[in-house]
Amino acid sequence: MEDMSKLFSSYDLEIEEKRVSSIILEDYVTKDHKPNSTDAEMDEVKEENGRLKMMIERVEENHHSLQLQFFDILHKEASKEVVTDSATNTSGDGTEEEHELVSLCLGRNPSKHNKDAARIGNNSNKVNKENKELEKAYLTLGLDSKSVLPKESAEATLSSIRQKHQMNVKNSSNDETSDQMPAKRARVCVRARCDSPTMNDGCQWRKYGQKIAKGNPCPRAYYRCTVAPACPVRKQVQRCVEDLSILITTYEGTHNHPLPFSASGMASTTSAAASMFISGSSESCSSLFFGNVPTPHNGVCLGQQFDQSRATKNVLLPSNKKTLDLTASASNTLLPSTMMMTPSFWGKESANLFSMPIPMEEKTHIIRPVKLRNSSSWGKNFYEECMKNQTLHPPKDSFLAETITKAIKTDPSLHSVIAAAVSSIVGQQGYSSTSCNKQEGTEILIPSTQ
DNA sequence: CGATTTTGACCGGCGC
DNA sequence: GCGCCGGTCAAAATCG
Repeated sequence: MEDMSKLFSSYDLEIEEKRVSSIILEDYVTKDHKPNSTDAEMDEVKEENGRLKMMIERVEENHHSLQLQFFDILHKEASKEVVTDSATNTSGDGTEEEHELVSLCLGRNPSKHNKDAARIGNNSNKVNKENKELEKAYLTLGLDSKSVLPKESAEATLSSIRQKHQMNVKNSSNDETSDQMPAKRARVCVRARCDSPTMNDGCQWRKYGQKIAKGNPCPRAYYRCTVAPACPVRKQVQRCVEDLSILITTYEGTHNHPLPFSASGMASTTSAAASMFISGSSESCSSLFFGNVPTPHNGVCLGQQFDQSRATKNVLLPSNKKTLDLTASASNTLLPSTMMMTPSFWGKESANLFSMPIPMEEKTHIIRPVKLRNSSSWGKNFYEECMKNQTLHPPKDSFLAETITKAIKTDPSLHSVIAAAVSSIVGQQGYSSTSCNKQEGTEILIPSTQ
């Protein structure tokens, strides 16, 4: 964890250095420092500037990816503690937990193999250890991380673990074919208000069928991912019968290729949401909701209205299908879902900020940002509300709060992550809305380092 | 002309 | 076994 923090810090520095040199170059070119000699020199400088910009973009992408993974690790560690706690509390009856072990990875190389292997070799410590190794490696190298971590050693480790794991899986009776059974494949359902026929999630899709399903006059469209020729990921798109402005998109399967940057955020969010649904027990389930907050669950609400019946309905689904509800009230929501449809939104750290489980009591506390037109206040109030909620309502599972707070306190680089996350929402570039103005320099209060 | 969409046919799972 | 239903296939149509 400390290594990750150092890595973040170094990336921060790297980004800042590159940004500064780019700005200097830009300044040099655009202002009165025009070279006296030839236009060729000018072109050269411009070219160099372009290269630097690309480099910055790449580094920022890498940084973003690392942050995603860092939060993922944070969450996984927290989840592990939940499992341990419940295991000790329920005298080791792990049947329910096992039932919840559904791979819902979307957009990352999944840990589905190790989850399945965990079932197969439930009693084998060796297999479990390897699964953990594999999971760790996936976390390290997931998403677009091929470009993220140019660490040959990590890749070598990953490939060796994969080889070991594949041997184990081959030797077991449940081989990969069982993974691909459509009935067992995990699904993530995303509800969002959207005018267009399909949600722009950053991926490339090809329609291969359309059906009118029973109970809904709106046709259901079937798409498959065409980013890679053999990508198994499919999605179904259907309008909600109750509200035709709501688009229900169901994702199924795991991409077998690196995702475009614009798609990784969405994929990561659905994945994070899914894993949160999985990790939460029936009493306490951390949820990710943009608009509707289910009462019996913990969650962060960024919208203003709460349709309990629908929200509850969405959450209490069979374990292999999880719903992420992005439908906020259209009139006075902070984050119009049209904004969420933009790849740039999903590409930001916001997804992970809000997928961080906020520990709370039985009741869900709706963290409602105030002074929407003032992003500074928004950021401040958002954090203050978080802290106030924790103070007023001491969380049962305070380990999550502790984990997150500790991480924030001990790792200054996380400050910029959170700042970026909030500013990505409040000060979204190119985002035009009546309720949100583009702002620069969002202010967030972060606990001072010890 | 290649890529994508449309649409009817087909297939397999599931309940009766 | 039969029928229903969801999901997929593939040929034809359409689009850029």
